[in-house]
Amino acid sequence: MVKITIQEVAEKYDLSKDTLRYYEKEGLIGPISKNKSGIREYQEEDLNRIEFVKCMRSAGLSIAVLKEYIKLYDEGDSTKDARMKLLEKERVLLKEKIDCMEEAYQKLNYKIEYYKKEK
Amino acid sequence: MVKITIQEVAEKYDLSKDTLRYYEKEGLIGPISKNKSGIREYQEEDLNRIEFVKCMRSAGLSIAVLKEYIKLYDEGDSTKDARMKLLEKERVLLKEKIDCMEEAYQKLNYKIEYYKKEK
DNA sequence: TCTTGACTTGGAGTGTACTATAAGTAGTAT
DNA sequence: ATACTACTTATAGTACACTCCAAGTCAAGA
Repeated sequence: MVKITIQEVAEKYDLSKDTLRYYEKEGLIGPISKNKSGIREYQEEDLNRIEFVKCMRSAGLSIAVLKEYIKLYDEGDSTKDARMKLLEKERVLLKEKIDCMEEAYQKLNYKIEYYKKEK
Repeated sequence: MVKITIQEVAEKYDLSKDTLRYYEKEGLIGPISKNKSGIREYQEEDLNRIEFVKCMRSAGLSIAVLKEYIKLYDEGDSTKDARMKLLEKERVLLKEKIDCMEEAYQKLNYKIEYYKKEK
């Protein structure tokens, strides 16, 4: 069983140690097991969760939503339907955001092209 | 020359009146002309700017960046190159964000499909 | 043994972007 | 004239997501 320090996790996922502790406090990850000195030892399964949270956070899903999802997850199989509904809702929001950003991207392209042609 | 009230602009672009005044104070739009009672009268050209700002803001460009762009714009033709460079930089950042969100979108899709199949 | 460095906690502080409040004015309806 | 509504300003407050700080612990190396 591989154990990884907070430092290593922070480097691996480009998150600060403070952020990792913050996510844990908020219940987005963990609870992470600790050694006899009280130092965190991240396990393989923790890393999957961290990767998921990081990906969703950088896509703009809020801490609150992720917290809710993980709460449901920890409550067991009976919440599968609620979890799916939550994800579907977030998917719609995410799609809207992506569309909005694509639109801005096209506008930026257009403006940049205009500047280039003018030269 | 058409004149539009802040109320109408707010409704048209789904921005609060406070936000419109805030953007103006920050120099992202305007300065908006006022009637003898001191009330804002938005003109056609103001609306184009508002639409641009709204689009870029909802795509995640910061107030600071937009402020800088508009400052350069107001300084005249000599800043065209700087403006283009600024937009190109933001375009790269925006592309990265879109890619990141697409990735999250795929992950969400995958998870949702998993829940659906399980049923 | 002493120092160094990385860790721990709880709580305070920060940046960004609004958003709300208070106090006042101006124009319209009764 | 009075009430109502929408506007104005300046400034304070809020939400979110970190980010930093102080004070202390622990293990390893000189």
